[in-house]
Amino acid sequence: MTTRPARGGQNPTMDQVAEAAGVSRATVSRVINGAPSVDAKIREIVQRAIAETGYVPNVAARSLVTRKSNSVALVISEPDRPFDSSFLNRIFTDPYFGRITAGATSALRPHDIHLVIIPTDSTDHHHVIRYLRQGHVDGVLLISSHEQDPLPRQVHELGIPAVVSARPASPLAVSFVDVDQRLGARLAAEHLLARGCRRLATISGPLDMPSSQDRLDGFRSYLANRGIGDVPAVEGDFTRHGGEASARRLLGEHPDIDGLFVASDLMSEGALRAVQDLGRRVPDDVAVVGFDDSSAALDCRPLLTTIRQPVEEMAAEMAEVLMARIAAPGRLPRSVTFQPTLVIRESA
Amino acid sequence: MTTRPARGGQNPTMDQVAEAAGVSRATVSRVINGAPSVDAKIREIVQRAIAETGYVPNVAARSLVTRKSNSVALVISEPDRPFDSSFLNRIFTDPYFGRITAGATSALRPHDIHLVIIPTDSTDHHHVIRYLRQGHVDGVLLISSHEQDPLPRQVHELGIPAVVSARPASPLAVSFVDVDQRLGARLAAEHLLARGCRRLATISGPLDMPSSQDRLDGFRSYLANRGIGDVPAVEGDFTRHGGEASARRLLGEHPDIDGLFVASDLMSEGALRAVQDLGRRVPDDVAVVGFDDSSAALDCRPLLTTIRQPVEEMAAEMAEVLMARIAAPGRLPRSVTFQPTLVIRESA
DNA sequence: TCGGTGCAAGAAAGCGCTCTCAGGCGGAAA
DNA sequence: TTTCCGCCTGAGAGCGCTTTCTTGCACCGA
Repeated sequence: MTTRPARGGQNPTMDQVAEAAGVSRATVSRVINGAPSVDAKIREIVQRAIAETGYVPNVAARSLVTRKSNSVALVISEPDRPFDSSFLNRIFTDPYFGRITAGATSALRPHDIHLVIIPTDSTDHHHVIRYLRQGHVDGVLLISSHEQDPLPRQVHELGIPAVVSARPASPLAVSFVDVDQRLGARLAAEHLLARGCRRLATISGPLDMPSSQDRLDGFRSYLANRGIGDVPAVEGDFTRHGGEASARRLLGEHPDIDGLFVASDLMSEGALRAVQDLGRRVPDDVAVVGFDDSSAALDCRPLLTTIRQPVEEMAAEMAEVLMARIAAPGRLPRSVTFQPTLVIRESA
Repeated sequence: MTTRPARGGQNPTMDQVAEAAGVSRATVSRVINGAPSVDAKIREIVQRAIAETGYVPNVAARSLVTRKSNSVALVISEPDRPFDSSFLNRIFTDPYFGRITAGATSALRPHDIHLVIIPTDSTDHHHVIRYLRQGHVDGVLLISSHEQDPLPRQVHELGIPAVVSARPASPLAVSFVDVDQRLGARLAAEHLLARGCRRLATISGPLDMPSSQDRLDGFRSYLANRGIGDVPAVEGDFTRHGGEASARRLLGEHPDIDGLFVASDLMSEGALRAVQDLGRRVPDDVAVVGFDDSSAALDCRPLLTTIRQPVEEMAAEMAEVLMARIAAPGRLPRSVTFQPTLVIRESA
């Protein structure tokens, strides 16, 4: 293929290709879109003409008639944050969102679909809604983890194909992908128990997230069934710094803790630091189990034992479900739940 | 404004608004685009009709005629990596790229322009070129740091507005934004010298990056002018793990090193770990200065003294320069160089 | 009163593409 | 040879919008 720079920024049109090939515009269109009913000889002539003119379809014209944009939005909704640069920084620096982006990008790539990443807070929803209604994208991957977030419902009412990253707090006929949070918490509890820990505690995620509630609840209720009640918990914020502060507080109030379940790896990194600063050895004095198995788990010392959730695969699955939904909008919503696994390293 | 869900996924068209308002389509268009020559009374009638019908312009139709898409691409070009999921993971998890994304997003937001993030390796350039030629975006922010990367030139030849993240290796009439790398290296050297360090060494970035060469060269030549020659250096890869390995190697070969300049914070984190594992105290036995001042600098223990490059501001500036270029394509290329600063914490 | 002027609104021509529909041509059957 | 059928190609409408050009109208000066 001869790649030739567009002259004057002006790409050739399909008409010019048609003329060069001595056929009609319709035939060129058929060749480009792979219609089977084109004579092989003509097809080749057209393809040569396309190569020679350096023709590239104009996507605006194409989507005007097909009503497809070949891109999807990845909307990251964090309702409570003010929309400032530190908010953006936290979003784009958080390994969790990074893994989601990576997973979605890689799944979308073979479909030749591009991702538009849209972070949003609650003051900003109307922008997002407008963006979606304008037809910029064919569908939405919606990362929304907070209970009160109205965005999933709003997007659903728009009628645009969407897949949400977690089971919606209130029932909604929408596709979602999630991990079995309670099972994850239970795996952590089992492992700590098996190590011989008896004075357990946990640092949860923000409690306005159903996932945080499920992890906390799953942890406590499993232990309760094993006769261990009154498990101390403090609410964290999914940051390193928050994890450090929470661990410090927990150990201050309950100095005899010997096992800690922390609801994210990032928080675990901070917690590990606090525990060791307080003179406890990990895992001998205090065993720590994280959650996520993100790259942060390998940045910890000792290396973090953690509950793996396959975030990339989950995001890829979201993308696939979305693709299916775009292809066949009539179909019933589909939800997929992934199983977490225990990854044993050094911290527990 | 009455926000009303599109019935059946079908948005109202401008014709319907025109009919509802009892005016022509042209007038509706003028109202929407803020043309001054519309009677105030009619303007209001039209606006009411827009609100009542829940009209939202169709972007495909609009860009077909305006030849604007209101989005720009952020192309992250890492030539040597195979395009697999671990590549994507590294890209989207690296705080450097995260900061760039955050900075660009925040600068573009007031312009109502959206970002399409496109990671690419060298096997993939034709995809990117095709994407750009199809008119998906109005311009490109190109993150390309490797000397041999042909993408900047290819994009430039496309004639599409573009801004590159670093001075191109070979002269190219293209706008770019960069930081004064040599000055950064010099600040690090000065600081280490001022602390009393005399046996200095450095972990550089990959040497096929002009920025890495500049940091290395700037470091060495400043020291040479101060009578310190033969400064050992090993080539790193901008990962934590690479930093750890490099530091280990460096201290193995030169056990008397008392000051270390590491070309990124991520590598510094690993280096700090290696240095301390080897039984040296930081900063007393070995002082360490990083580069970036990313969030990783605060994850280090001791907290990392580092050379700050204002990545978010640089990305924002790239976005602004690009906007200006899109608005006035004729203008001469513009390049902006930012000054790095020394941020003193605990490690040096 | 009449012609000229200026301004606001409408008519209509595309933007580049897809896709339906109709037409033409060749081959097979009679 | 004629008729019919089926397959391939071309003509043309139309996607929803912007924008130029034209028209209509009110107002002013002569």
